[in-house]
Amino acid sequence: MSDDQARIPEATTRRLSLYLRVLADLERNGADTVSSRGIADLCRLNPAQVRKDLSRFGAFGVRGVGYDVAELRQIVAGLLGVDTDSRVVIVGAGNLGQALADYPGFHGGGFEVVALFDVREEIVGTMSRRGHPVHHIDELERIIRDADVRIGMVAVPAAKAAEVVERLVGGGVRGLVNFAPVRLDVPEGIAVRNVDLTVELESLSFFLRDRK
Amino acid sequence: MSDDQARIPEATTRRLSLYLRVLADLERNGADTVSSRGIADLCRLNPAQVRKDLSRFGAFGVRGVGYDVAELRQIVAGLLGVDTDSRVVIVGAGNLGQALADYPGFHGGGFEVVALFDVREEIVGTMSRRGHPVHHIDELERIIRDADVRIGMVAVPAAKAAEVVERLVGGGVRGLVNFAPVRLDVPEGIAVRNVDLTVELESLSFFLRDRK
DNA sequence: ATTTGTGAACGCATTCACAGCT
DNA sequence: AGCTGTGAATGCGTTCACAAAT
Repeated sequence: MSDDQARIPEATTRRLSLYLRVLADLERNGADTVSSRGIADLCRLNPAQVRKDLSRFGAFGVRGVGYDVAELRQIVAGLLGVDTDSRVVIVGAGNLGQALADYPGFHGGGFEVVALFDVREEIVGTMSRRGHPVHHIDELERIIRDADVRIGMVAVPAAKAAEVVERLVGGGVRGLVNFAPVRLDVPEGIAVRNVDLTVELESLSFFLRDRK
Repeated sequence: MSDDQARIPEATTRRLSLYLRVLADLERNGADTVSSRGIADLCRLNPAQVRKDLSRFGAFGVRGVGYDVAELRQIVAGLLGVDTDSRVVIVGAGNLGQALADYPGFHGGGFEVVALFDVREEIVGTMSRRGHPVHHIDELERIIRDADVRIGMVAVPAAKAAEVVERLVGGGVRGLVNFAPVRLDVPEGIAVRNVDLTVELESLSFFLRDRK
């Protein structure tokens, strides 16, 4: 019932992120309290789902009333570990890497992009539009250590992904977001999230196949 | 047991996409046959999972032997509807939209990016690095109709997403890949895949929270 | 009257285990 | 002997429904 390291399903942690987003919106709009139904409607979920997710971590609501928006927002931010910034590096400074570095959702959102890395000498030393520096991949391990980087985003071609992951993990990152179209092999204890555009498109295509 | 429109779980269709990728790799490497275990190892899945997924569509294997790589690759491509190209448009020609348009995974992969759209006059009329044109959003409906576009990718800020989706759907697309950090409201029959970078990072952050 | 927190019921996806085919 | 196809078993996440609290 409380926060043991993790008997928490990944699905719950992903919804927690949605809750945080709607709570921040509600707070910005001046809402004081919100019910599980209110949150559920905004996330297109079942209210019982919201209550069950939250109750895994404690009893934060008031029966008959609901949840205090500001308080719950802070609690959920704490659960997700976004109340303090985590440093992130991006390997691969092509179109995708640059787009990720400059993604507006990061600003003030608990993550700080420290640097991008690439092997192409013509872009090493340049900066992304918003000013994130592109370093040579040789500096990867040093910068991970110096800046205490926890998360690496992999935005290189599939053929390079395994090598990059080995260096990221060897360097000390604990979590990976992988955009390369391969299934990574990582040591026990390293968390991976795959963002696979091909899978999204092809699985979408399946459902569209026979429709006019 | 056969291909009724869809009592097929989304999880199965997503794995189908993985199978297609490893089958294409195997074929490229000259493999003639492959067992469910062979596929499963490459996808880091259980062999029974692979067999069960495939058996939803027919009996494609040979007992004691396995699956014919080239034949199964064609079958799976057909199931996913990527044996003929689907036209795609991308709304939002910022960093992300451009990166998506030029994503190498699309070439020869069953999808054709017809155009990008934006409201910013300074980029309307330009082209992405690989030559995809940026049109004004006013041309969206016309081009969807003329090119018979089936899929729209939403790469605009959260605040603009709802309006863009309404125009895409009104114009005639049947499927959406949404990169904006909002939960979309779409009519019955329109398929949506959300790619939410914030959710990926925050759910990752949860698992890293208490680790050194 | 309203809304939470939660045990129980349900539904669905994954895995097991084996009969059946080559 | 080897591997598929699949019914049965398992495991897990979601939803229901209600007692408890205000």
